[in-house]
Amino acid sequence: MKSGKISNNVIRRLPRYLRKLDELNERGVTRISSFELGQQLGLTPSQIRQDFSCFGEFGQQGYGYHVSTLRGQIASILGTDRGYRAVLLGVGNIGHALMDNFCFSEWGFHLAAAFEVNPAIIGSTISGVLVRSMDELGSYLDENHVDVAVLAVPKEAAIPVTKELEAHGIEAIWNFTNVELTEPGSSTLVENVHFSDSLLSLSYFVSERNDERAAHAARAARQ
Amino acid sequence: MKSGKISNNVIRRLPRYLRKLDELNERGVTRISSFELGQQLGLTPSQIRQDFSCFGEFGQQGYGYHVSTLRGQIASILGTDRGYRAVLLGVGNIGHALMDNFCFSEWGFHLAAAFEVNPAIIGSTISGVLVRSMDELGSYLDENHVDVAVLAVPKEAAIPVTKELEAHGIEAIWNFTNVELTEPGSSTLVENVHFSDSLLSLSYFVSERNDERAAHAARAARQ
DNA sequence: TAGATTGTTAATCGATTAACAATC
DNA sequence: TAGATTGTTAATCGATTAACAATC
Repeated sequence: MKSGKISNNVIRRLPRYLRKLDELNERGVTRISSFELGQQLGLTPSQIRQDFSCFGEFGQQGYGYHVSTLRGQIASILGTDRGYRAVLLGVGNIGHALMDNFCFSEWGFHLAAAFEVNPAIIGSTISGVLVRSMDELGSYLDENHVDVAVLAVPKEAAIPVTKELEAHGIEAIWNFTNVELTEPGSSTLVENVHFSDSLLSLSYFVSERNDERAAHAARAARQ
Repeated sequence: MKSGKISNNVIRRLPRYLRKLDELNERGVTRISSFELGQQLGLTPSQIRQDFSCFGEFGQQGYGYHVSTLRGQIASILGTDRGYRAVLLGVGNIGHALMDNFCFSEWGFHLAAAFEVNPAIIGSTISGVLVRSMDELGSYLDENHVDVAVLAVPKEAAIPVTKELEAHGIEAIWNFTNVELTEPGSSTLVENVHFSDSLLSLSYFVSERNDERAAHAARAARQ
């Protein structure tokens, strides 16, 4: 295993590997080569072997990789066996949807509490998680260890809530607001889920394809 | 302007530029240099100028870039002025949250219809959009031009619904299911919003930081 | 005009791909 | 054993950064 800084590109591919390996496991596939895995993921076998070799030697010459073993190793690299504790801020539509649908425990996370300002929701339990008043946030964080804050509050509240979180020692934020939280000075880890960025990328690719077709049609018409 | 294929990295940065320019506009900033923009986005001025130069000459020597003009140009490159039409599949938690909260029109999209299997929801109107029966999907697509399908159905339905969409001419899918839709053969454009990939990346960075701290503490204790 | 900042060409850096000896 | 496939080193390719002439 080469140690040293792992590149961002490699890290971003790890969850995809994990997903694919889960799928292979479900399909009852026990063994896979970098060649076959590459085929299924649209990557070169070289890249896959390079990626894995950043973390250790998980394969076996002449055989390939044992699916469930490799699955476990990648899951462990990603930290899914560390029992991280999360809290959710803002039980609006998206927050509620996450509580109902997103299986935190599947990825090794424990969602310990949610916080809301709306009194109609405070005190209720959603998917087994108690919704507390946002006023309790500070004292809760002082009394309980929390690794990650899931930020799903309205745009306007994003910055003040982030400040509150940081003031009480939160160092990682999973950000669902469309607000850029990362300040040059801050050491807080922020992972953004910007829906609009994603849709706009797709919009670009659709436009590119449309333009190519229009250009092609124009060429054809000219002849 | 250099024409030719634009790299993926550049395309993924465009929505971030757009977001930042919107923010600058709101703050009343009318002019910005690549240096200042780089500071605010954590990019080098060189990279910003290189990125823009893929599409044209948007700045002015000695002055920089006019914020709202540049904003408009990037928005146009991304296709937000093309009036793309979208339909949403699956009005569960996430689908509902998108309809309620995600402002399609802000990004130039028109959400024309939604489709559901649950009879309790069919026929209702959410944020001005009629929820139709999934049975009508095929005929709707045959009769109406749709550019993008927003896939928010349960895991099990992802593949069959995708097949139905493709059979009726849909060529772009904004995918909120955690299912890998992209088949090697297919020419359908798929943009994935994999929540778990995002959380797992964050989980990795948190773990990396924890490990570094533990190593540091161990070194300190030894001395 | 002088200063500032662009657009672009050249240099550097890093990531991907290819090749191959090691070995199961 | 022979064939297959790994882990890793070397070669290639592409993306980022630096430099600078052009010019507002």
